[in-house]
Amino acid sequence: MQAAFDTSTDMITFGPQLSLRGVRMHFGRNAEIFGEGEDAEYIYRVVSGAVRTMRFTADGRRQILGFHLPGDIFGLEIGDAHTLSAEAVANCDVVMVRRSCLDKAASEDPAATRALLALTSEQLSTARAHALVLGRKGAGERVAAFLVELAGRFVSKQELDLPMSRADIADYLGLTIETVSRAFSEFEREHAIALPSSRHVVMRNPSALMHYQAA
Amino acid sequence: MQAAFDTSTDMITFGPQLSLRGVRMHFGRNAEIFGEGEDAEYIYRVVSGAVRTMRFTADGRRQILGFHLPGDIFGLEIGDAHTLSAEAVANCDVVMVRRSCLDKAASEDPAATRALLALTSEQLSTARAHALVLGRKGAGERVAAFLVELAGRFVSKQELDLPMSRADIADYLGLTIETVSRAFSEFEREHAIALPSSRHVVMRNPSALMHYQAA
DNA sequence: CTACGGCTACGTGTTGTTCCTTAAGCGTCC
DNA sequence: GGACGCTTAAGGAACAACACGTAGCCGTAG
Repeated sequence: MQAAFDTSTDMITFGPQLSLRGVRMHFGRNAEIFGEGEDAEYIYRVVSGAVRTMRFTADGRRQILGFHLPGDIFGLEIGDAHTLSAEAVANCDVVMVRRSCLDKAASEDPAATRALLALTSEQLSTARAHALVLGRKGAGERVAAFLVELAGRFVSKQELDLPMSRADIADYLGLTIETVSRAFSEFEREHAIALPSSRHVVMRNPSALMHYQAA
Repeated sequence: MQAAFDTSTDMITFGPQLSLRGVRMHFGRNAEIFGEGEDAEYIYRVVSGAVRTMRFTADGRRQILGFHLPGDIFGLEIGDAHTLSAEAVANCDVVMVRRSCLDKAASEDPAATRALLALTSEQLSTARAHALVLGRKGAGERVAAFLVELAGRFVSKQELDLPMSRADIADYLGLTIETVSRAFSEFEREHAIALPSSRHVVMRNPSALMHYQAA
């Protein structure tokens, strides 16, 4: 989902034919950007930092549905209300464009609607891949899949600076912090990765990770 | 996703403004309708019976992503290739419409593209709800959620005739057949459901199930 | 500036529970 | 009358829960 955007302009580019100017805003670590059920007044693009989108069970358990890195669009809804919540994982800058703006553009330009369709379709494919991980993979495989996926989205695919905590990773993968931590330790023991610090991952043997994830 | 279609005509209705005539076809139990990676030449609507869509891990583990009942549309892709596989759960009739037909209609009528967007968006929401179940719910909660979900899609919400096997349910919920079977037995013991036969479920105490699923 | 306490995040050992594995038996439908 | 689908039971493995120790980060006090 990351793309070759010029992150210095306050625009959201939906496709080759549609760019809309928005407002830039800053959110501090763990700040709520929008909540499930709220009016979906804006759509968002990450400029810097990282964002998590999530849903909750009635008794408060959290499932993180995705992490959004610079260039990624999130908060796109077709209905009136947000169907999930979004928070800043780390301090981040975000561009916001009014839904009314986007709806207007889409009603005037069929290509714009097609771009939205492509975007939604891509998110659907991502969600389905995630379901396979959650439903049919063991703990180690999930963490390996997470690292491989994230490495593919970062600029440098050799070293990752994780913006999110172990708790975030656990809630993304349907595990506990302890299990995630143990998986990291085991990958380090087997020289698949190095961990100079807990948030800094060096991909030492990516093919071993690829093999471990058993996709 | 089930709707008030007239299932006697060989049409797929995408929205208030778009209906396309297709070809009706029959698939026997467990027959493949399309496979992941194949050319997405058609889109499909269930007329009778039931269909499962799924993905596989490299070593053959299966994750069922959704069950499709009469009226439901499946196999809709934006790219060229199918990103998942589809099989008949039971003997079923399906209407197939050529992608080229749909693409032509969508390029002529912006409302058609909007209908496709709404459809894709709804599937995305369903997939995300499923991720919450897979990531953050225990075995009993998953089975309860499955029954509640399915009951909401059937015509009669009091009695369900399950078209799918315990193995299908297990692969949908990320469990084993034995665990699914035990959950059914426990719900019966607690008088939440009755099981006159293994595929016939009578909702005896729906609110108990609703409570058990802890959504 | 250093020292100290409080806070948060992370790692790891131990125990506990859930669910999977394996196996057997039973009913039902081709 | 097999083959298949479903249920049940016993044992084991994987992961969660709990507990504790440590490191880094702040603000404040000495």
